[in-house]
Amino acid sequence: MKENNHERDVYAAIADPTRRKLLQLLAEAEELPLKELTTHFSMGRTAVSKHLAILKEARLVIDRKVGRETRYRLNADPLKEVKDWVSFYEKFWVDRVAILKQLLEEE
Amino acid sequence: MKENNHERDVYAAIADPTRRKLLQLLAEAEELPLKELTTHFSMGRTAVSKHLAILKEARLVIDRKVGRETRYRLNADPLKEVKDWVSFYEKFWVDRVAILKQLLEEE
DNA sequence: ATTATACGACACCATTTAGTGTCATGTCAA
DNA sequence: TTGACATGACACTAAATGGTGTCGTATAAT
Repeated sequence: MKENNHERDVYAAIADPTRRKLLQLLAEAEELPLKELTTHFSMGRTAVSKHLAILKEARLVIDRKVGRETRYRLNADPLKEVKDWVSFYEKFWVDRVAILKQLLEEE
Repeated sequence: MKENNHERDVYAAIADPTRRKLLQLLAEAEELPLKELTTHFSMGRTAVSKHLAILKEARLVIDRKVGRETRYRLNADPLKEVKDWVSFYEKFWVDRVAILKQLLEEE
């Protein structure tokens, strides 16, 4: 039995600007076929299809066949992991309000 | 005049698990030299140094020379961009509370 | 002064990535 | 039924990535 064990790291999936643009297009349009998505890029259909396959392996995209076309839709859930990860670093961000406060206290 | 125009995409910088671990180590320790950082990995010093260079190009890390060692520290600020980007997709997350509510209404 | 340490810069290599074009298949239209 | 269309699968290629070892140099220790 062939299992779908091709998990893929969500961080690697969003590292590519083409893939981030794909996610954005799908966020705007609910569901889009490959042909339509391809029109927004300067690369060929096959390349876009591969990027979508990578997004699919990261579960960021869900596809379903409708007639002769494959329609893609966004699944943003895996981005929760990124959100959690990056949130940890918020406490290290330069807090400009705190800096300003400190400057005033130094008066 | 040679400019430091080697900007690097923060998304690509955090795509690698080694680099994410480096960020974590620096979050825990304030400032660490390359030698010390290397002990936490199974790869050689040169490889770790390269990863740090990539983090530096993404401004996620700041280095300064102290004697014969180079000490690295975290700069989490560029992660704000990631935070903003991912926040946009929050509205697409499956809201389990809403689903539960809908299920109850279907009763 | 000599030796050991920490590092950056290189040259090098294997693997992965991101793109291409082509072909076979399934579906819709005439 | 014939033909156009949409796609996946595949073979191929150039470039980027992630690692190695070596060498030169600056600093620290003896």
